[in-house]
This record gives sequence, structure tokens and C-alpha cells, in this order.
Amino acid sequence: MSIQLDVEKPITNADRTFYQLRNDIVEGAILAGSKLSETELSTKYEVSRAVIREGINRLTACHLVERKANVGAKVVSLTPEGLIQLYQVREALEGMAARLAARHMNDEEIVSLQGLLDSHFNTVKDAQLYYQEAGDVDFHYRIVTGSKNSHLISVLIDGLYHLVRMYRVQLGMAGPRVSTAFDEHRHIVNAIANRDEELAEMLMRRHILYSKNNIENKLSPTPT
Amino acid sequence: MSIQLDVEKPITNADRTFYQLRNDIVEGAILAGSKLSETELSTKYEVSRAVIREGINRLTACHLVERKANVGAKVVSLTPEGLIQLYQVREALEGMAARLAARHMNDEEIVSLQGLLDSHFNTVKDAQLYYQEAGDVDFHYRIVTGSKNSHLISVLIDGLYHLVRMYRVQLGMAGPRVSTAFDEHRHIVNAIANRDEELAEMLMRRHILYSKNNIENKLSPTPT
DNA sequence: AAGGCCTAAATTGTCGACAATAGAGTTTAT
DNA sequence: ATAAACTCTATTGTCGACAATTTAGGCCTT
Repeated sequence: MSIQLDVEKPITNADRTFYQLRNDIVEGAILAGSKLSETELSTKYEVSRAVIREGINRLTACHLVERKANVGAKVVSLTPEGLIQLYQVREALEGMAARLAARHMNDEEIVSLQGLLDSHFNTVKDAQLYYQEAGDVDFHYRIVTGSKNSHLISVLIDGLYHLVRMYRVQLGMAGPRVSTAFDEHRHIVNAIANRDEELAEMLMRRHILYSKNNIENKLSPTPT
Repeated sequence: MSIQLDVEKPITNADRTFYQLRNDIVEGAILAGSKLSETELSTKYEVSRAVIREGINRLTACHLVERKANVGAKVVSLTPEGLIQLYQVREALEGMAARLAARHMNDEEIVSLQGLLDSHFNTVKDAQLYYQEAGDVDFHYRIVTGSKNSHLISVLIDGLYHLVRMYRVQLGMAGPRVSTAFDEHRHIVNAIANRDEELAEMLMRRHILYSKNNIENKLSPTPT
């Protein structure tokens, strides 16, 4: 089963530059916490300062950079507190997404989602961690879109998920928790298939909470 | 007690223009659903197109306008479905905000919040609906900032709240529910003062859910 | 020597002009 | 008559230059 989350195709030059910038920041090619010089970037990406500025503004909107008037922009710094706060927001939003998915996903979408889990099961058996990681992203992606709530979708997919990916990539999350996370996914899908909104939300919130605790333990011995 | 939620001061011309645009959209001076012509706005606000473009981009980030490449931007349309989806996101985020506020607000902040409610009680007695409306905004504002979660704060205050205000202003929400909402506020503050995270979240979610139902009934006789 | 002030360099903010694209209206061919 | 292709116009996308602001460094004063 194919995995592609970045189906957003660049129309204009500003689009393309924004995607490149975002990717370079998420992947760490542009270091976290570093300053973003407009002139420097404009020569590096071979576009005018105007498109760089638009890119930086868009990056500010998804919380990947911070901008200060008359001073400049810099890439956000990755901190344990920031990661915790990020997961708290995820817990709230994705919990609601699971609730709404249980209400609004049609039968066809649910069957497809179950099929996705089946294919994950095979990769888990073969212990292909990378695909599991991508599969996890794909799973959450489907729940969110399944909520049919445009605000939820845009805030998570256009916004927070890129920051989540940035933490994962740069702090080297791949981790265990693969098989247990798979079971949690299965339970969530079951709740959605049963149209049990309450349970779907609760299971999703716990799933994210566990994930947060798992990451916290990896980062520091004393969780908050 | 003074009420000021827009303490954000414009530094640059782009800031000032963005605030003006945002206000004109929220207040309805620029009609919902109407197209935003860059050249037209640039003459109207007496700034260059670059400034207008930055403003439009920022408005896109807080979901007040929608932009399509090579076509242009238009103000979002207000629909019952959009309002419902907005309140669903509010329920999730502000519920979490109340939970975190119960965890992170210090005693001084809680006392101040209780004082705010006391002053509301007087205005409610005098039936000054306008101040109650502003007071409601102030109340929610404090809970959100009390969460000490920067993502939560920015998504709600810089983003969704302006859209909420737009719905309230343009669909003429002032409504009854004043005194009952006041009681709900009181219960929420009590839960926070008792450091009861679970209850604070639940009460806040119900508070927003009631508010949503109240608005739905005003809009259409058949709620979703 | 420490502190403040002034100057200069670099960076961001703003602007007007030009290029590229989309949409409407007109023409033309079947 | 209809549909496709073309032209033209209005709007957005992109660019380089100029203005305003910040910041760092040296200089002067106490």
C-alpha cells in the first residue's frame, strides 16, 4: 500500500520554496534555533526576497519559525517542554478527531482503514520499523481527515504534524512501542467501526498520552 | 474592571494593516464571502500591494480568508456547518486548556479570576448584556492563557477566537443564556481552584457544548 | 576603566514596475 | 448552432531598488 502524505503540489514559485524550506527545517538541514537571513536564503534558493518572505510567513503560521518585527526570523528551538505542550494539543485535537471520525466516516472509509491496519500487521511481523513509522503517520492522517472537520484537518495536517515530524526526525524517535502501538490502533479502529464516539476519543487520547510518556522517558529521567 | 483583549500593538505598517483588515472582516465592513482585490485594498488602505499581500497571508493563517494560487483571496463564508465545526474544535482545545489551567495557574491568578467573576456578577445583576459578552471573552481568554501552553494559546487567541467573534458579530449573537453561562463559569473556576483537572475539562467542554446547542437552535430548527 | 553616545554596516520593511497566469468575450471551423 | 481556439484584459506572482530600523563597534566623557 502506497504511502504519500505530501500530495500538495506546488503551483507557484512561492509554494515550491515554502515546501523546500519546510522540509529543510524539519529534516534539520537548516538547524533548529538558527537565524533565517532573507538575503542569504534568497541566493541559496535562487528566488527573490519576496518569495522567501512569503515562505517565512507561512512557516511562522505553522509554528516552525518565529518572527520578530525589524529583527528577523529564526527556526524554533526543540525543547522537552515544547514537545510536551505539542502532545497535549495533539491529545485534545486528535481525541476529538477520533470522536468525529466515529460519527462521520462512511463504511467504505472504515473498511479501507481496516485494510491499512492489516497491511501494517504484515510489516510489523517483518519488523520493518521504518514503514511502521510511516504507517503510524498514515493512520493518524486518516483519522483526522475522517473527522470531516476542516479546522481540525488544517490545524493538524498543515500545522502541528510538521512540528511533530521535526521532533521525531531530529530527536531520533523510531523507538520500540511498535507492536503495542499497533494494538492501540486496532482498538481505535474497532471503536470507530462500532460508532462508539466516546470510546474512540478516549482510546485515541490514551494512545497519544502513552506515546508522549514514552518519548519523555527517552529524553529525561524525570518527567513532568 | 477594564476589558482589553487587543493589547497587540502594531510595530510595522504591515502589522497595522493586518489588524485593520482583520477587524474590518470580523465586524463585517468587508463582507463575508467577498473577494479581496489586492490593488483595490492597497489604494483603500494607502499602502503598497506587498503590505496587503502580507496581511492577506496572515489572515489566511487564522482562517479568516481563503487563498487560491493565481486566482486570489476571498473572505470566508459563514455557514451553520462551519460554526458547528468551529465549536467542536473549541470544545477540544478549551477543554484541554481548562485541564491545564487547573494544573498550572498559580494561586494569585486564580484569585484574580475569581475577582473577575465577582465583577461579572454585578454586571449580570444590572443586566448589562454587552459587558457580559465582553466578560465572557475575557473569562475564556484567562483560562486559555492560564494553561501556559503556547500552542494552545496561539491557536485559540491568534486564530480561532477572531473567527468566533466574526460569527457572533455578524450573526448577532448576544442572546440569553447570560445568567446560566455565569453559573457555568463559576463552576469551572471552582474546579480549577480545587485543582480538579478532570472536572475542569469536563465542565468547560459542556459549557461550550451548551453554547453551541444554543446557537444552533437560533440558526436552524433542525440541529445536526 | 566603565558607561553612554555616535557612527556605520547590515538587515528588514516598503515600494513601484514588470512578467505570468486565469477568465471572459470573440472569433472560427465543423 | 455548438464547441473549440484565440485574443485581450484584469489580477496575481515576482523582482530589484530604496527607505527605515536594528545592532555592533569605536569614540568620547567622567
